[in-house]
Amino acid sequence: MKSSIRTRFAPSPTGLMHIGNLRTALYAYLFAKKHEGSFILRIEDTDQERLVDNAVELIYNTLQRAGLIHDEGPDKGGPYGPYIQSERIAIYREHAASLVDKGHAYHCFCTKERLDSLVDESGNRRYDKHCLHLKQSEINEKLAGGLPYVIRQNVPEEGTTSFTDLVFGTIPVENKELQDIVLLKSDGFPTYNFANVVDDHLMAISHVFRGMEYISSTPVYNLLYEAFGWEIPQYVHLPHIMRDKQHKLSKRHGDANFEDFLQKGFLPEAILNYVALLGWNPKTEVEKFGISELVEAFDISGISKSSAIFDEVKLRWLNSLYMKELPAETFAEMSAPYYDSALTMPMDRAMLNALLQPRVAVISDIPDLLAFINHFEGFDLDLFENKAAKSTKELAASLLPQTLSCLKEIPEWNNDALFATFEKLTEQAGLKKKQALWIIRIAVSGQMSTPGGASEICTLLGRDTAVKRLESTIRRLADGV
RNA sequence: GGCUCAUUCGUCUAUCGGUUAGGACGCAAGAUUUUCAUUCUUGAAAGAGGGGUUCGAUUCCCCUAUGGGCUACCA
Repeated sequence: MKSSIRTRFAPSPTGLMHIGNLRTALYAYLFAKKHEGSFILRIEDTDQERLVDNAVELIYNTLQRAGLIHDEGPDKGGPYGPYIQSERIAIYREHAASLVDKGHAYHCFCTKERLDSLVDESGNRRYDKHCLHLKQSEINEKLAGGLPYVIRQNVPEEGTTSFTDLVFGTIPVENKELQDIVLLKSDGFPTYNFANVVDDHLMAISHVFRGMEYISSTPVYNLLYEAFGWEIPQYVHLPHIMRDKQHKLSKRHGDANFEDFLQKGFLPEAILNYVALLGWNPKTEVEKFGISELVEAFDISGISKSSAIFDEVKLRWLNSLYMKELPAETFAEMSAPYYDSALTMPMDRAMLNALLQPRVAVISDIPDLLAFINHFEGFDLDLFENKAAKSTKELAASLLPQTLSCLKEIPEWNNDALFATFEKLTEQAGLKKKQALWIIRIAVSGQMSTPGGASEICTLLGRDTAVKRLESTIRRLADGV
């Protein structure tokens, strides 16, 4: 049995899913599910100029990908449809008309020019209620003459309106700061504000989750609800997600959309998990939450009021946790395309997968981790100088020739055999394992850090390549270049 | 400019008047390890500034500063 808790995600179909919107949707979803309520998808396509092809399909796909499954929506139907605002135009008109009848709204015929003449010295424009004072006969005349008009809300000029938000508390606003906003545009479409109020009420939405950029328009919402005589829903305004202290995430930087991160190779579960924690704290020290655990843990009281900066480094860490848990087959499927383009020589992919899965934070790290395969010539010989491993170039110069002959003679080319050989070699040379293996690994990989130790790297490269690389390194060490 | 919201380590955050201001990511050092990595331990790192209120303020109030948002027939 569903509870009366109903939340909604109401995107306008203008493109990809912004991370901020994703989080808004997530919280709305979590809250609804936590209280056994319904999560509704409504498409807000009232701006005919900003429509983007396929954007609605994109929204379906993205929600699917994110695992935020809606209970009602354009594609699923439901008792409160239609769920696309452009199909509800008649409803908005009726409601606007009823507001006009009650004196809470009025026709406005002002031209853009007149409106522009209303700007004050600080660049602000405040409508002067000019058309509110039109006589009914004048209105009828203009209407009959086919003059374009909008319908404006008639907000009181005195007193204060306050609203209560579950995150920010109660905020009172002077009515004189408010304005007679447009409800119905001259193209007959409702404005966002109006359609929102009408739909949220008609769709029985109990909790309105939205970004805090709407906080300053909330008082007029309440005035609208009162004008209709409707019950005001609970508001949950969410702080913004920022790129840095003064900028929101933006499209220009390719860091704004959910899809951007999927493309970079992040797992949707990890993104959801990370985004949930940006601006909400679960009141435990746990940081890794699957979607059902989020539902369980979610509570509005944990939402913070200040904006949060998106930290991709921490996302990487969370992602690495999820990577490690992936079934081996899944990892193999994900890694295959990267191998196809990064591998220039045949290599044991099963071994690669075993080595890479625990070392990869994001699947797209693979090319970097495998860079030693393509880039070897001319690596920096100072890599042999390592304090922690206690290795030096001189040590390398003396150890590597012996290593080379061992590699040439080793009967079986596999990790165990190689490792045993290296151990023996280390002993004979009177070195520590760490010293010798550091040297050998650098000598064949030319890379400070590799996805495996000396024996694994040699195994992967194969005898021919390993021998060739060793010879080259020995030569360079002798020549000092 | 007006209105409005916010402000704890670099970042995400805990603290609901009394704490050595806690955790996580990242960073540094050390230890373990079949070599890289992992893991483990330790460390550096914070209450924007100024006034109040109070026996006592990061916590409550005011001012200032800084940052965000709104100020559209966009959402």
